[in-house]
Amino acid sequence: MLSGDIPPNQTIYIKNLNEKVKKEELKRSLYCLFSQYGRILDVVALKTPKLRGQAWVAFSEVTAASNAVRQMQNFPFYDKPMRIQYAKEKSDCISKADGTYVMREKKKKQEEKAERKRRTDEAQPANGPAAEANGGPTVSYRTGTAGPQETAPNNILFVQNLPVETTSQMLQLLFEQYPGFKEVRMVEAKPGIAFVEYEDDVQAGMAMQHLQGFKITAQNPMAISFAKK
DNA sequence: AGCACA
Repeated sequence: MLSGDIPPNQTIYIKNLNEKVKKEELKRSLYCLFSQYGRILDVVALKTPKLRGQAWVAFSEVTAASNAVRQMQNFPFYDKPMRIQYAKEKSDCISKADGTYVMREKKKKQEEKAERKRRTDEAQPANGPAAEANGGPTVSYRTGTAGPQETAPNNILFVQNLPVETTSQMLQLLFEQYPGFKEVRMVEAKPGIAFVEYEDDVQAGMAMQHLQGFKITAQNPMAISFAKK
Protein backbone atom coordinates (compact mmCIF):
# COMPACT_ATOMS: atom_id res chain seq x y z
CA MET A 1 0.00 0.00 0.00
CA LEU A 2 1.39 3.32 -1.05
CA SER A 3 0.11 5.24 1.93
CA GLY A 4 2.19 3.15 4.26
CA ASP A 5 -0.15 0.67 5.95
CA ILE A 6 -2.44 3.30 7.43
CA PRO A 7 -6.10 2.55 6.82
CA PRO A 8 -8.20 5.14 5.01
CA ASN A 9 -9.32 8.06 7.11
CA GLN A 10 -11.28 11.13 6.18
CA THR A 11 -8.43 13.19 7.59
CA ILE A 12 -5.11 13.41 5.80
CA TYR A 13 -1.77 13.94 7.49
CA ILE A 14 0.71 16.09 5.59
CA LYS A 15 4.39 16.36 6.37
CA ASN A 16 7.48 17.92 4.85
CA LEU A 17 5.74 21.27 4.84
CA ASN A 18 7.81 24.42 4.64
CA GLU A 19 8.33 25.43 8.26
CA LYS A 20 9.00 29.05 7.41
CA VAL A 21 5.40 29.64 6.44
CA LYS A 22 3.34 31.23 9.17
CA LYS A 23 0.66 29.08 10.72
CA GLU A 24 -2.34 31.09 9.64
CA GLU A 25 -1.14 31.45 6.09
CA LEU A 26 -0.31 27.76 5.95
CA LYS A 27 -3.77 26.79 7.08
CA ARG A 28 -5.42 29.11 4.61
CA SER A 29 -3.30 27.85 1.75
CA LEU A 30 -3.96 24.25 2.63
CA TYR A 31 -7.64 24.98 2.81
CA CYS A 32 -7.58 26.58 -0.63
CA LEU A 33 -5.48 23.88 -2.15
CA PHE A 34 -7.45 20.93 -0.83
CA SER A 35 -10.98 22.24 -1.03
CA GLN A 36 -11.02 21.13 -4.67
CA TYR A 37 -11.35 17.55 -3.40
CA GLY A 38 -14.35 18.07 -1.17
CA ARG A 39 -15.76 19.86 1.82
CA ILE A 40 -13.11 20.57 4.43
CA LEU A 41 -14.21 20.43 8.05
CA ASP A 42 -10.99 21.52 9.69
CA VAL A 43 -7.33 22.27 9.12
CA VAL A 44 -4.96 21.80 12.04
CA ALA A 45 -1.38 23.02 12.10
CA LEU A 46 0.78 23.59 15.16
CA LYS A 47 4.20 25.21 15.34
CA THR A 48 5.42 23.36 18.41
CA PRO A 49 8.83 21.68 18.04
CA LYS A 50 7.29 18.25 17.59
CA LEU A 51 4.58 19.35 15.22
CA ARG A 52 5.89 22.02 12.92
CA GLY A 53 6.09 21.12 9.26
CA GLN A 54 2.98 18.98 9.59
CA ALA A 55 -0.72 19.52 9.22
CA TRP A 56 -4.04 17.70 9.21
CA VAL A 57 -6.86 18.35 6.82
CA ALA A 58 -10.21 16.79 7.73
CA PHE A 59 -12.69 16.16 4.93
CA SER A 60 -16.38 15.37 5.18
CA GLU A 61 -15.86 12.29 3.01
CA VAL A 62 -13.26 9.54 2.99
CA THR A 63 -13.27 9.55 -0.80
CA ALA A 64 -12.16 13.16 -0.82
CA ALA A 65 -9.26 12.28 1.44
CA SER A 66 -8.32 9.36 -0.82
CA ASN A 67 -8.24 11.55 -3.89
CA ALA A 68 -6.20 14.14 -2.07
CA VAL A 69 -3.66 11.56 -0.88
CA ARG A 70 -3.16 10.23 -4.37
CA GLN A 71 -3.37 13.33 -6.47
CA MET A 72 -1.51 15.81 -4.32
CA GLN A 73 1.24 13.39 -3.37
CA ASN A 74 4.60 15.18 -3.74
CA PHE A 75 2.91 18.35 -4.89
CA PRO A 76 5.43 21.20 -4.59
CA PHE A 77 3.96 23.47 -1.96
CA TYR A 78 6.02 26.48 -0.88
CA ASP A 79 8.95 24.82 -2.67
CA LYS A 80 8.74 21.51 -0.85
CA PRO A 81 7.02 18.33 -2.02
CA MET A 82 4.15 17.45 0.27
CA ARG A 83 4.17 13.96 1.77
CA ILE A 84 0.61 12.91 2.37
CA GLN A 85 -0.83 9.98 4.29
CA TYR A 86 -4.07 9.17 5.98
CA ALA A 87 -4.15 10.39 9.56
CA LYS A 88 -3.74 7.73 12.19
CA GLU A 89 -6.52 8.99 14.42
CA LYS A 90 -9.96 10.37 13.85
CA SER A 91 -10.05 14.16 14.06
CA ASP A 92 -11.88 15.73 16.96
CA CYS A 93 -14.04 17.73 14.60
CA ILE A 94 -15.28 14.44 13.13
CA SER A 95 -15.91 12.84 16.50
CA LYS A 96 -17.78 15.92 17.58
CA ALA A 97 -19.94 15.70 14.49
CA ASP A 98 -20.80 12.03 14.92
CA GLY A 99 -21.19 12.17 18.68
CA THR A 100 -18.23 9.98 19.66
CA TYR A 101 -16.12 12.82 20.96
CA VAL A 102 -14.71 12.50 24.46
CA MET A 103 -12.78 15.24 26.17
CA ARG A 104 -9.03 15.12 26.05
CA GLU A 105 -8.45 14.22 29.71
CA LYS A 106 -10.90 11.36 29.63
CA LYS A 107 -9.46 10.26 26.33
CA LYS A 108 -6.05 9.73 27.92
CA LYS A 109 -7.59 7.60 30.64
CA GLN A 110 -9.29 5.53 27.97
CA GLU A 111 -6.01 4.97 26.19
CA GLU A 112 -4.44 3.74 29.40
CA LYS A 113 -7.31 1.33 29.90
CA ALA A 114 -6.91 0.08 26.35
CA GLU A 115 -3.21 -0.57 26.84
CA ARG A 116 -3.79 -2.49 30.04
CA LYS A 117 -6.35 -4.60 28.27
CA ARG A 118 -3.88 -5.37 25.52
CA ARG A 119 -1.36 -6.66 28.00
CA THR A 120 -4.03 -8.78 29.68
CA ASP A 121 -5.21 -10.53 26.55
CA GLU A 122 -2.20 -10.51 24.29
CA ALA A 123 -3.15 -13.58 22.34
CA GLN A 124 -6.18 -11.93 20.74
CA PRO A 125 -6.21 -11.87 16.92
CA ALA A 126 -6.43 -8.44 15.33
CA ASN A 127 -9.81 -7.20 14.22
CA GLY A 128 -10.51 -6.37 10.60
CA PRO A 129 -8.94 -2.99 9.88
CA ALA A 130 -11.29 -0.05 9.65
CA ALA A 131 -14.30 -2.34 9.75
CA GLU A 132 -16.80 0.36 10.61
CA ALA A 133 -14.78 3.45 11.26
CA ASN A 134 -17.86 5.59 11.19
CA GLY A 135 -20.40 3.71 13.22
CA GLY A 136 -23.21 4.07 10.74
CA PRO A 137 -24.35 4.63 7.19
CA THR A 138 -23.50 8.32 7.31
CA VAL A 139 -20.89 8.15 4.58
CA SER A 140 -22.23 8.79 1.12
CA TYR A 141 -20.16 8.19 -1.97
CA ARG A 142 -20.81 10.86 -4.53
CA THR A 143 -19.16 9.27 -7.52
CA GLY A 144 -21.74 10.67 -9.92
CA THR A 145 -20.95 14.36 -9.83
CA ALA A 146 -17.88 15.23 -11.82
CA GLY A 147 -15.56 16.98 -9.42
CA PRO A 148 -12.34 18.77 -10.23
CA GLN A 149 -10.46 15.57 -9.38
CA GLU A 150 -9.73 15.06 -13.04
CA THR A 151 -7.67 18.21 -13.35
CA ALA A 152 -4.24 18.32 -11.84
CA PRO A 153 -3.12 21.57 -10.26
CA ASN A 154 -1.66 24.01 -12.72
CA ASN A 155 -0.43 27.59 -12.63
CA ILE A 156 -2.94 28.37 -15.36
CA LEU A 157 -6.65 28.61 -14.64
CA PHE A 158 -9.41 27.87 -17.09
CA VAL A 159 -12.42 30.15 -16.63
CA GLN A 160 -15.79 29.31 -18.15
CA ASN A 161 -19.32 30.69 -18.26
CA LEU A 162 -18.29 34.28 -18.66
CA PRO A 163 -20.78 36.72 -20.15
CA VAL A 164 -19.93 37.41 -23.77
CA GLU A 165 -19.28 41.06 -23.07
CA THR A 166 -16.44 40.25 -20.67
CA THR A 167 -13.16 41.93 -21.49
CA SER A 168 -9.71 40.85 -20.43
CA GLN A 169 -9.38 44.17 -18.56
CA MET A 170 -12.38 43.22 -16.45
CA LEU A 171 -10.89 39.86 -15.65
CA GLN A 172 -7.53 41.33 -14.88
CA LEU A 173 -9.16 43.64 -12.33
CA LEU A 174 -10.55 40.60 -10.56
CA PHE A 175 -7.65 38.21 -10.79
CA GLU A 176 -4.79 40.60 -10.12
CA GLN A 177 -6.03 40.93 -6.54
CA TYR A 178 -4.38 37.61 -5.80
CA PRO A 179 -0.63 37.20 -5.47
CA GLY A 180 1.36 35.71 -8.31
CA PHE A 181 -0.93 37.04 -11.04
CA LYS A 182 0.71 37.20 -14.45
CA GLU A 183 -1.83 37.60 -17.22
CA VAL A 184 -5.27 36.99 -18.64
CA ARG A 185 -5.70 35.48 -22.07
CA MET A 186 -8.98 35.40 -23.92
CA VAL A 187 -9.66 33.59 -27.15
CA GLU A 188 -11.44 35.80 -29.67
CA ALA A 189 -12.93 32.83 -31.44
CA LYS A 190 -14.37 31.40 -28.23
CA PRO A 191 -16.37 33.87 -26.19
CA GLY A 192 -17.18 32.98 -22.59
CA ILE A 193 -13.85 31.45 -21.67
CA ALA A 194 -10.47 32.73 -20.55
CA PHE A 195 -7.12 31.55 -19.28
CA VAL A 196 -5.51 33.22 -16.29
CA GLU A 197 -1.89 32.60 -15.52
CA TYR A 198 -0.17 32.76 -12.14
CA GLU A 199 3.43 32.24 -11.14
CA ASP A 200 2.70 28.89 -9.55
CA ASP A 201 0.03 26.31 -8.86
CA VAL A 202 -0.56 27.34 -5.28
CA GLN A 203 -1.26 30.93 -6.12
CA ALA A 204 -3.53 29.87 -8.94
CA GLY A 205 -5.40 27.64 -6.50
CA MET A 206 -5.86 30.50 -4.08
CA ALA A 207 -7.34 32.75 -6.74
CA MET A 208 -9.59 29.94 -7.93
CA GLN A 209 -10.89 29.38 -4.44
CA HIS A 210 -11.67 33.03 -3.91
CA LEU A 211 -13.24 33.75 -7.26
CA GLN A 212 -15.07 30.48 -7.81
CA GLY A 213 -18.66 31.29 -8.72
CA PHE A 214 -18.04 35.01 -8.94
CA LYS A 215 -20.79 36.67 -10.96
CA ILE A 216 -19.92 39.36 -13.45
CA THR A 217 -23.62 39.33 -14.31
CA ALA A 218 -26.31 37.61 -12.27
CA GLN A 219 -26.68 34.81 -14.81
CA ASN A 220 -22.98 34.03 -15.08
CA PRO A 221 -21.27 32.46 -12.10
CA MET A 222 -17.69 31.78 -13.15
CA ALA A 223 -16.64 28.17 -13.34
CA ILE A 224 -12.93 28.02 -12.67
CA SER A 225 -10.74 24.96 -12.91
CA PHE A 226 -7.10 24.27 -13.48
CA ALA A 227 -6.26 24.30 -17.17
CA LYS A 228 -5.21 21.02 -18.66
CA LYS A 229 -1.49 20.64 -19.09
C1' DA B 1 11.64 12.70 10.93
C1' DG B 2 8.04 14.15 13.52
C1' DC B 3 0.23 11.91 14.15
C1' DA B 4 -3.06 16.76 16.95
C1' DC B 5 -7.17 18.92 17.99
C1' DA B 6 -7.85 22.09 25.09
